[in-house]
Amino acid sequence: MNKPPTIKDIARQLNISVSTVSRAIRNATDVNPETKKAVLALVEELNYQPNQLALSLRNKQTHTIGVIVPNLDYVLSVMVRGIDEVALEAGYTVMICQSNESFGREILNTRRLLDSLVDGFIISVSSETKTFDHFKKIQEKNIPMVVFDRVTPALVAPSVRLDNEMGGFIATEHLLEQGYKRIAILAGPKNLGISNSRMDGYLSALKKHKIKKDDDLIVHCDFNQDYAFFATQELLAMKKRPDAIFTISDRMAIGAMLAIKKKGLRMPQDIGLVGFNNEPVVCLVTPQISSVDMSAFEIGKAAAKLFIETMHHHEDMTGVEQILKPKLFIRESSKKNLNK
Amino acid sequence: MNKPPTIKDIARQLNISVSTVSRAIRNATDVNPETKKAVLALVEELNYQPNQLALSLRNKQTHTIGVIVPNLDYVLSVMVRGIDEVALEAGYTVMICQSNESFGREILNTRRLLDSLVDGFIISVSSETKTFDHFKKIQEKNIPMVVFDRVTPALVAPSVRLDNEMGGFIATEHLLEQGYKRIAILAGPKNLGISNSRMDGYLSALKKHKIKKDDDLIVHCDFNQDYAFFATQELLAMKKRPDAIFTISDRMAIGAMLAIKKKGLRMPQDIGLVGFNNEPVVCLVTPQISSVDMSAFEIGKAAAKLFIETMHHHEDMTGVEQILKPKLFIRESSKKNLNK
DNA sequence: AACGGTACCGGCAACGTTACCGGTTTTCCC
DNA sequence: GGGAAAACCGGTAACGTTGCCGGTACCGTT
Repeated sequence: MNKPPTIKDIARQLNISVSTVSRAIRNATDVNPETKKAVLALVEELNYQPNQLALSLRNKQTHTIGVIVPNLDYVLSVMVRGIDEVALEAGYTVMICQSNESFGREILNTRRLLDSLVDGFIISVSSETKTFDHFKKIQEKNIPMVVFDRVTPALVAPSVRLDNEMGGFIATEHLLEQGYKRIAILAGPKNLGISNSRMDGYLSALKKHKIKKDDDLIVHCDFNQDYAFFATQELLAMKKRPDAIFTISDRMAIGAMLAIKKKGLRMPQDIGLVGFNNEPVVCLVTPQISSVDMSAFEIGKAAAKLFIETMHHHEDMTGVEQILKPKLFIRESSKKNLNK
Repeated sequence: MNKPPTIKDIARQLNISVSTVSRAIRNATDVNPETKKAVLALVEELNYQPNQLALSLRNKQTHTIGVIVPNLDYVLSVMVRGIDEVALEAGYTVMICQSNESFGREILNTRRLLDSLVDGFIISVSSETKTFDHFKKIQEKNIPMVVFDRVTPALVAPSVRLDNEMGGFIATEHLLEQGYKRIAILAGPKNLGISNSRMDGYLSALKKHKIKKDDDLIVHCDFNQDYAFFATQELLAMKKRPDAIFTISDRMAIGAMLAIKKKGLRMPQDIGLVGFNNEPVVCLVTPQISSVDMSAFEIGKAAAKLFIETMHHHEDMTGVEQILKPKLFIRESSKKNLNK
């Protein structure tokens, strides 16, 4: 019930002015060492904590970063931990909001965080999002903003992401090198940038190896296990079924794996499978699934670092984009020649 | 660069006082309908947004809840989504901080959130935490606080949690009913409340079925897969090895499963296995692992609801504790008699 | 004509903090 | 010993908002 002490209280008790107290606590210049000692002693005694709200109001910064993510699945939660790590270090507190892949929710979150007067945003956009006015509003107000992971050309901002195209490329090329000929891809929603990039990588690997693209082997489905399961069933029911599948997420790879197993096909002999993200779960299933690894933690850290730079150097960082390289982890689901 | 508009700007443009503008925007009483219309029109035009910082400073509330969790693994991230859901609905924004199971980090997070002047806390304590002064400080300041999931008697506060004892009990009793005789338990760190409760359940199930507790079958190990793997290896190397294992988390169950498989034992024939949390991954491994389900989403929602109640009714809610009931999902790893 | 009531509005203070300016005292130097 | 600089301190305004109080103008009633 007793209110927290303010510099006013300290000033009153010491019979000095609030200005002096303020200086004593902060600056050290223009204040008698004696006085300063007395103030600090009282600060200790009363357990005085500066009121951040008042400070924020005055200084117009809250030392808070708004983070908006579509969800908190494995990859994103690791990224968020990376962000957290760096932000905490730099003296920022992080407000994490989940949009639940919902456009409306994303707008609401943005508004709320804007209301809370965060110093800036670190954003990964929802898969449902097709227009970006709510984010552009942030930029119009000259509030720093960094996007990560789910990056889109439609939203011009400093960004950190994986080289998704390369990810798609190395996964596909690996399958080709293993001797697979008809490689299908399970992609995500059509407007999802990471999905399209990974598919571009897939396509250019095919091209490099002079394989004609077959539209029947390109399947778009929702970013989850069940849809991937059904989509795979359809793929396997084709007259000329694919002999390998590349999925743009591990969750989808799991779905595909289940469908493949249900059909009685063996991996890697009858069909090859490569996922994306390298989540721990891919090592737990049978067969273990090859997967493209993005170092999620590093991406998160890089995003936060880039954000902090953007805050400090006030120049325009709009064009900056950091692109991290993926790495393929080859496992049972696609390693045909064990002696290779 | 252009600063956001304030009521002062509106007042100036309309040649009225800020008080009137304030009233026009808010209260509607004591203000000419004409004036009000003009004000609201200008509000629209300038896209005026009240400065929450100033409001918070005045009203001494921020409409922000600080959430501290030890990590963002599957279960907790689902709980957090539950909290988020309810909080958003009620007009609160959530600040999520991860302690990373670190005591020091937890203290730092608490201080940061306290500095940010959150309206209250929803907390799940870190496994490393043995003293609770940092949380008691919150209570001393009369700031509402609800604990969830990782609850401890050492910290008296309104709480929401699973009936962990019942969870341990039903898991163990199930194994007994399947005919297993020597049931080991892989528990977590000794100071972790949820671990101890689940173990209590385990013990009372043994007792009910008149089975002597065997200290060799009670293993404490760190809350993760690798430790569980090694601990299980040791268990299996015993002269009289257990014929079933109950682990207090699925992550540990996975570790145990790997050790069991490596040893060449079959589940459920040679050895039974039951985990806890019912994470999706238990259905993906072979064999599928039986697990005790807590409805994590519901726990999160309940925690947020309880928090909001605590905020509103200012009476003392210290004693309140909500306990949700677990449910066992029986799968291949422990279902000996398939026809049962 | 005097009074009371209502509708409407503006000024002041306050929330907790700091930047800035101006003032007084002390110290130092030639 | 006179002047200047340094050391120290307090007052004021401001950040954006609202609660409270007081004031004016107008209306209707007796």
